[in-house]
Amino acid sequence: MLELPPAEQHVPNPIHATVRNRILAALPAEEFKLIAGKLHRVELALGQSLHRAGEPIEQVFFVDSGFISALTMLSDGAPLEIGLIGAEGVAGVSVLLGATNSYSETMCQTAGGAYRITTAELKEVVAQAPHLRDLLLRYTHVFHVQVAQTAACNAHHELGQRLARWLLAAHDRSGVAELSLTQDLIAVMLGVRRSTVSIAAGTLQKAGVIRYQHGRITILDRVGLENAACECYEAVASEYRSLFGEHPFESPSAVAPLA
Amino acid sequence: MLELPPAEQHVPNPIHATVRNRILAALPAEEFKLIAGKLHRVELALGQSLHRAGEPIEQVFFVDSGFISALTMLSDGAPLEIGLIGAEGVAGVSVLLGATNSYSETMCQTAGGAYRITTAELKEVVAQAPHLRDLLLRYTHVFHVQVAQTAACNAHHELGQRLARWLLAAHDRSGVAELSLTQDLIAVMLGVRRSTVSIAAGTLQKAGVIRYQHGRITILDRVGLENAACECYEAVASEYRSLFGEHPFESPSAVAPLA
DNA sequence: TATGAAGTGTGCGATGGCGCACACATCCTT
DNA sequence: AAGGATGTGTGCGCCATCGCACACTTCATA
Repeated sequence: MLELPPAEQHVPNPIHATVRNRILAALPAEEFKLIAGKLHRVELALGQSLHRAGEPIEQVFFVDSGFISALTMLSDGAPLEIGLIGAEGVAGVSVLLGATNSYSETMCQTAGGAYRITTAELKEVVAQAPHLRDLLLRYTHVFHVQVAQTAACNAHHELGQRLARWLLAAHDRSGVAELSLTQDLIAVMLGVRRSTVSIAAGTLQKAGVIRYQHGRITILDRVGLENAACECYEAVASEYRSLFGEHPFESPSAVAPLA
Repeated sequence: MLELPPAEQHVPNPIHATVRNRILAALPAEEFKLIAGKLHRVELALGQSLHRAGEPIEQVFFVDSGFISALTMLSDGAPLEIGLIGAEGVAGVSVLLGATNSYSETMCQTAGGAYRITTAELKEVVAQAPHLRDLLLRYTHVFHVQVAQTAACNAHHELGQRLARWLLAAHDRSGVAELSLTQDLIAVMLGVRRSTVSIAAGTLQKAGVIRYQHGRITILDRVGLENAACECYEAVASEYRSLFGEHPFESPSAVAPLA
């Protein structure tokens, strides 16, 4: 395992200091320099697709704000979310494992920004940047754990728990307590009917944990939400912590250096 | 992407010719030589655990015959299968992504054999063996796709389809039409009640697709089983083919060289 | 400030799978 | 050949979620 020095001690590049993506922020300055010129800032709008299922992965996205869903498209046309990607991660990393095409659809759930790099350029940089490579592979692993936990969760846990888990994950990744999310959208992500979400959300609302207002959902009681969620939230967060340090989703400046 | 020469043209090592594990078999002779001395043949008994959830991954297993389940352990004690590993793969590869502990339990479902190597030795070899590294990363990706598809499948597909899918996967990995599998065991894997499996299996049996005989299940009509299964089987198999060539589960000697 | 669009709450019959229980069949052992 | 252990089929009430439908509320905009 590589020992990464605290990123904060090596930031001559002014852009580096403003990057919120955890992986980029954690890079030592010399590696950031290698990649910085190849990154293009892009704004992500709600509903925008970054990768289409089955199509080549031409760009990789270091998410900086907002978050992205990875969705498996079933043949009956129903999409189903398998994982969330926020500023802690990257959409399209599977190119580093040798994939050329995307097995999932990645699309923006909450508008934000990202740094885009071409697949070819990323591979070039990675060949010269062992810290970056190590961070990306670790992220790949954590994402895999998230997906695996989702598989178990989908089979075993009731919607109320799954909804709470999903809201926690969304809250972590967006960083704000008020999210622009319709029940319709959440229903698609969780693969259930919208009216079923309505009932589950109503229960959380009556318990004073969240408030729903026409496309905006506000998290009132984070702890209450954690209690309402299944273990799956914590299982994934803890795997993240064990590979990336103690504060997976806080702003990079507040984060302990990676171990 | 590395261009791998056909393994068959480079087999001075007599052991190499007998290896059924697809990854080892696909290695060029010089790389096989690097790893061969560090591999220890082990027999795997039904129910044997290779890795415990949460515990360090000390050994990595190149499965040679039989197959392994990767299971997520939920806090209520219920295990749930997230993926199958046969001679096409390896149990414990996540060490190459930087994981130190196993997030899943891996255990033997059908007795067989494997080649074991310590994590430390594998990492050493991989540093000098680019083909091996490439193959292992590609396998990691394909396994990830399997898990992702399982997440969607668990949420959307009915047990009859899931059972058929699972039997196909087991059939592929074991290579034999008669499997020693109780309904009890399958029920645990799929996360449902045993009696629910009994009903679904009864339907397949009435359709003449399988036969059940006290812990032995015989696949009578492979095509019928494929028709009864959901798309998820084919989705995973096709991802495998796109990364490893046309014949994922046949014996290595019948397999086209990797592209 | 009226109107429509978007989003949310609710109702009702249907159904897949749960939880539990038990009978029956097959195999192994003695 | 008898008896126990293991494995399979079935029944019944229950519940979460489905599928569909509709009313109500909030917001944006003309």
